[in-house]
Amino acid sequence: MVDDRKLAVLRAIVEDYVSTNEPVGSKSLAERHNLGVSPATIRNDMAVLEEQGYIAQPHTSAGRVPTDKGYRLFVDRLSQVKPLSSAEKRAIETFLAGAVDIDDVVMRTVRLLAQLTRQVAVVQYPTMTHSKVRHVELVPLSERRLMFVLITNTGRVEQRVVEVPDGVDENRVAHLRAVLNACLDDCGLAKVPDMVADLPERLPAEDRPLAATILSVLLESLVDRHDEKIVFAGAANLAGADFAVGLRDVLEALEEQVVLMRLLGETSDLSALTVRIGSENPYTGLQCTSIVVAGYGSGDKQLARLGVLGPTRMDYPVTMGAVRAVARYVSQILAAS
Amino acid sequence: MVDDRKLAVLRAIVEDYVSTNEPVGSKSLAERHNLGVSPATIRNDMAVLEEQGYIAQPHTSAGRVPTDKGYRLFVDRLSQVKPLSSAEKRAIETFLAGAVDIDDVVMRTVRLLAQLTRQVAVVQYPTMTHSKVRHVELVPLSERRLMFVLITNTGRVEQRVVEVPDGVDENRVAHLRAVLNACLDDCGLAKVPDMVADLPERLPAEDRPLAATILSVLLESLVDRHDEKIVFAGAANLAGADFAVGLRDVLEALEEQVVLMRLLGETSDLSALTVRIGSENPYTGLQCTSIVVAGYGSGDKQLARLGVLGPTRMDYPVTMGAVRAVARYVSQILAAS
DNA sequence: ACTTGGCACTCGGGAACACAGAGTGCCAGG
DNA sequence: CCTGGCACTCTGTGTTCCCGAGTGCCAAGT
Repeated sequence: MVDDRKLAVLRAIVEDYVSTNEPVGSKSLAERHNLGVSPATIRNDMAVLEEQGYIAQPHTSAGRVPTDKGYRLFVDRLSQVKPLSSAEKRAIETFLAGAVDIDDVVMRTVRLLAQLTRQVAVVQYPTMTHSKVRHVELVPLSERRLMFVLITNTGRVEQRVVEVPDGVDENRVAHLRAVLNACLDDCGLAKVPDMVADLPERLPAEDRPLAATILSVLLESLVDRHDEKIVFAGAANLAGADFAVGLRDVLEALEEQVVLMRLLGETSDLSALTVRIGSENPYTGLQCTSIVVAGYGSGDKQLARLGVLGPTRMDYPVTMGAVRAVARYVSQILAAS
Repeated sequence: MVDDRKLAVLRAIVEDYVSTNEPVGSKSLAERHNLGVSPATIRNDMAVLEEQGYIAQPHTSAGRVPTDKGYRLFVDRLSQVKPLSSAEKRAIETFLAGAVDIDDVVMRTVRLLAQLTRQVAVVQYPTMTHSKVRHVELVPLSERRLMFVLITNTGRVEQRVVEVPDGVDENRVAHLRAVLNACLDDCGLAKVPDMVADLPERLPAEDRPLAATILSVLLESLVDRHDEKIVFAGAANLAGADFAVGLRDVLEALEEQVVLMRLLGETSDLSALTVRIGSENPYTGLQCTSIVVAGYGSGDKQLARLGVLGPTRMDYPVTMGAVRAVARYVSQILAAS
């Protein structure tokens, strides 16, 4: 059914279409790639490929265009990830090395990826689920407020202002701080709820209201946003591609954290590259886009995901190469800190 | 030269053009607004207005369109800021009230403003220049690293990882933390450099290298980004407006922090609304956009700016009303924390 | 002096039309 | 199973034409 030559034809169609953005016909195919056969033969193959659903023609007597299914086959079997040039690698390295904190790492990564691929880059903040508590700090702000700061070993800092009903007593705060740190130091975030469950009971009665208030904020901050934050960059690159319809939808999707979460989240294998093409996409507004996702993180533990979103008609080998490379370098940077 | 009726005509042109997005002719003007004169008279007035440069016609024998100068006159003398409905006010209040920290305030503000105006909202992080140090924390991360955290009274948190050459000694760190806090507590950020200038000299010799390292990071973090951060939201709203040319430019400008800084920054009077229209704009790519900016901040001190960017053809009274209202509510929220 | 109705003029945008070119499907021959 | 040839079918483009909205100007009216 799909012998080698037909696959070669499909590959040629994808490559030509990606680079020219015009439906590709049998004749130009025969010219530009030396497939060793005549246009007529290619036409026959194309008829078969179309029957199988790998390509389609926008209208009768126009060239062929790959379908989502065609791209899928291309990505799965016909292309190999293109490694970056060493110049690009150096650029990545130096650019990421200058980061001063976790925010900066994420910011630099997303910009780098957008610039590298000339598409929209999406980066998820490292999840805190696997992190451990490094330090808890309580800072009095005023009589009735104090700031609660949680620092993790991944360099992430969560802060919250806490309203304290009964006024802040320095000594109690200091004591509670010590207790909290003793209790939580080096404790995995997932275990924090268990660890603090009976904490109020172990305190003198007069400290309990304060402790309860702070703990509720602590717990809330853990569930609230442990890995919800996602940033993107490179929206300008969408304007270049001719998204006749749907550019608005795409931009809306990008600003919707929930959609982005699902987009990055629904990938099974974190260690490999995941590609979701066009209609494979869960979200309606993004059916004319593809997304390439990779997990990143220090060592074996994957912390989060990053990826690139672009038109279905994208250069998959190059994009995949860039995403994979950036994911590796970010992992490296994070492992070092 | 520009008597009352001509101004009325200009106002009518602006209003009609904003709502219909089509060049407006003398006849439809006479119909839709009861100016009490005939189309012919309006034509004469329009000829004068065109001569003065307030309006222009895209081509001969088309209706008139306001020029930047025309919008300017409209904004300065013909329009009054339209207050929000009480429903909208309530919505703002409840939406902003839920913010948990400064990041959240900024995030909510920018989204709110984008949704309210259906345009691109831009919010600058509160500047730290007028803030005071609330607390300095040093947290050992590993043998050779520690995290330096600076908390200000405006609720902002700066964090940095510091590489320590000689290894971290708990006692020294604790001592230095105490010294730093004693020295800097409630100290305006602007004065921090002075305050710490002779600090190493006042320490025992063996503490000096550590102190020097930390101080250099501290100072660097102050100059680096004290009010550089700007976020935006609502890019999708640009897609609706027909930016035939330049949408890419606009998106690029929005992702360029420097451009945004200049855009928000070059306003003299912080207490009032600033409107910059089309070509009054400093940046080339934004010459077909207008921006409405307001300062915000607690009390008399303006902390930073926020605004809305949209096509020159925008509903200025409504937009200005929204920006002013949001600026006030944000100021209120920040003053309360 | 200003306003008004009338009138000729201008141009942009849409409809109708023809045409070239690219691409296809199919068929018969190698 | 490949190939060259051939008739057919489209889309996109360029041309022409015409309608209508809108203008500018002028002469008459208040």
